[in-house]
Amino acid sequence: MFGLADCNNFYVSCERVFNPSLNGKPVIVLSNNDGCVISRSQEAKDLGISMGEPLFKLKDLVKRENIRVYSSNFPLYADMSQRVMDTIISMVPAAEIYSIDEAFINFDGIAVDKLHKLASDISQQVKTNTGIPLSIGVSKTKTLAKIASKLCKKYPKLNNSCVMIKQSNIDKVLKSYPVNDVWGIGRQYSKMLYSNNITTAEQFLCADPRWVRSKMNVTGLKSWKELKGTPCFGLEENIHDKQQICTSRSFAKDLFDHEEVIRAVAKFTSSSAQKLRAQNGVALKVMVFLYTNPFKENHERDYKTIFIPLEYPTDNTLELVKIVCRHTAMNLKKGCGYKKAGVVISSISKKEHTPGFLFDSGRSEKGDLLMKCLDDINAKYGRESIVTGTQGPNRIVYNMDHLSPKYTTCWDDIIKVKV
DNA sequence: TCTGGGGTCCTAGGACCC
DNA sequence: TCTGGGGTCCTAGGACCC
Repeated sequence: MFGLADCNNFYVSCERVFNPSLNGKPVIVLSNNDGCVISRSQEAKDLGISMGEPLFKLKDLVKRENIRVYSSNFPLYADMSQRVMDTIISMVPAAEIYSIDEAFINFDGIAVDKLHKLASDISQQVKTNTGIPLSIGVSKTKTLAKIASKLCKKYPKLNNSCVMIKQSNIDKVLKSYPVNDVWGIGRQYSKMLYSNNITTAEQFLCADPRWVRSKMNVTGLKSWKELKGTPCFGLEENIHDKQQICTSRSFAKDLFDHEEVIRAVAKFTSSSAQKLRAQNGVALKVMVFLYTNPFKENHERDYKTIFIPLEYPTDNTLELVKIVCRHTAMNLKKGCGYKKAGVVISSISKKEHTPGFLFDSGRSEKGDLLMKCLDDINAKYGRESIVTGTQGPNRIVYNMDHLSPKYTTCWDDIIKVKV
């Protein structure tokens, strides 16, 4: 038996924990640069605000309805997430942290008649410990558990927990459940299914599995089987290393000064390299992308991805920044104002499994010591206490006009709150 | 004026092996 | 005149997730 624990309107709920005056009011949290809506309170949803909507289109509505607007405060959300997960894990046989606000639960060994009580206890305990409202759905597969958890949000009388095990109940739910809301069925597949007159989960299940396989390959077939009640996805308890590490941002304005773009790319590279070292990895490939603003017409455009193979696997910030910035400089197009850039590190292997480089001559050993020093100093005195010369001392400016304090993680901010 | 960021899995097709 | 068969590995791109 699987459970899915899902925090309700997670980012908004985090803001509300530390600012109870937001309860009952429409609240939204924005993406980087205060661009799009990425979390909405129920009141905001009721006003018709959809996920991903850009803020500038909502300006009038925000004013008229007095919507509370927040920039995303990821240090706060990550810390609250940790607390929620700790509570869940302490109460169940096994759990898989699936995202910042979701965890799958393994309920093996728990009697069916006890499931409802346990699910409801978890939800209440998380609320008590953290202040975050949590929905829990329980069923025979991960896909069905997801559906059960969504029912909690639709029907408040379920009181945040929904056990969906009896086949007659499952059938009843799937009869009217929109196929596009099924986990694993996104926009493209929904479009395809709709054009074949399949709009509900029940109709999807009536389709021939061979047809599903041919149109949606094995992933689609797995969703089909999971809806039938056959588990295809198990619980993944072990957190494994990332296969690729990406750092990217949109800028507050279009950067025509290409020195600034290079500084940003240096920063993204450093940040990716630091994450790489944190998982004891080395990488053999780097990719950089540089985009001009796609929404601006009558402007010189550039939309470039640069693939950079490395000579040998490395985790060294200085080596990576050097080669990445050299390639970036060669590829920037004159007269273009860049709006977004990013760095993706891939072909990652474990450092201890990587053979030495023939022409090394002690270079990497010194480099390793230097990187350890860099990481230690930045851990002790704060991120970016030491940066590469290419990145430079000036911070890149982003729009963050509605940021709440880092209530749980940063002492400076806590002092500010007190003042 | 203003439009997010960070991941995973699967597949077809090309390069390569003996 | 006649030019194999059976594999693996890698990658880009497309789908999906939160």
